[in-house]
Amino acid sequence: MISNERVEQMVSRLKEGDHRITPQRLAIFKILANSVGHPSAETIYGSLVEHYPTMSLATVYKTLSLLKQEGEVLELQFSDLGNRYDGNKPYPHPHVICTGCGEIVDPSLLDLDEITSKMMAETGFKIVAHRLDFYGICPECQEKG
Amino acid sequence: MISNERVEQMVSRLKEGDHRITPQRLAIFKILANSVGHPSAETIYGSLVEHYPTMSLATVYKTLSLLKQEGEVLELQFSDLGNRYDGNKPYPHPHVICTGCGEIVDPSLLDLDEITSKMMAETGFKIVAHRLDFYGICPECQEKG
DNA sequence: AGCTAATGGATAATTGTTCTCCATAAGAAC
DNA sequence: GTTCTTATGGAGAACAATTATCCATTAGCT
Repeated sequence: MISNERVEQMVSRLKEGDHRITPQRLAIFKILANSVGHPSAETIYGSLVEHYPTMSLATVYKTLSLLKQEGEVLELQFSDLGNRYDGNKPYPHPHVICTGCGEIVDPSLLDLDEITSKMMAETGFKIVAHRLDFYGICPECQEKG
Repeated sequence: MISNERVEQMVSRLKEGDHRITPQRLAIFKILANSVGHPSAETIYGSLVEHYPTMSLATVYKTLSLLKQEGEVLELQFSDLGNRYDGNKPYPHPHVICTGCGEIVDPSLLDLDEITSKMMAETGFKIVAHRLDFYGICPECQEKG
């Protein structure tokens, strides 16, 4: 179940950009590539610190920033939940977010190319990305009341 | 050009909820109802403080929080730009955001009801809201290079 | 006009993220 | 393998946006 393809992709992308591959970065890549959820920086740090006792939150943030810059991770900004990161599909795609527990799931993809073109024609913007989030209550939270 | 309808709507909504109408709140309502952009809390505070020298940022935040709770303002969260508020259309609608200057414009509405239904069927979530943002460069920033 | 609970304002606290600084280690060159 | 150079990691400070605290004041009912 280990998605080495994504890890390899991240490694080669960093090398192309003349960045070094360190054990810390590699560990972060693996977590990003294999998490089905959308971890926060804190979550990533938390699952690393037991194996890398000297791991620092700053390192996690620095690495995430680097990956974002290289287009290898998608950052989902939330001013309340804290930002979340998707290393599996580092391109725009819809998310469904539970306002109860904060869970974020990936539904099937959706093609917004046509709508994007319309938006560009209407506004004159040169649109390069988008974000589509649906907010609701997940099945588990519905049961809990 | 003063949109008193929105202000009246906010006033009556607050009264229904047993909240008091104060001069400070009314001033914030007016700004929200008449701004074409999507002001931040800081921006609202800035345009109020000259007329209400004792106005406090905390009051702005408290009022925004109240309006949000009553469904009379739409909060757009950005962890980098800071949150922005839309008091004209307090329901989900698309936004086009310039990554250069931070400008946010409202394009024409878009009906996502059908897509929302599909998402609910696929994920089991009870979806109540959504957010659709397009990111790009506005015409002005394109010219500036 | 008087009463009472909600509100406003000043400031502290909190949270998530970024910066600073220097010792250390990655990776190229030999 | 060894050396060298420079990017990196780690600890903590700094920062910015937002929220909480506390009490005097005021809105709005009576």
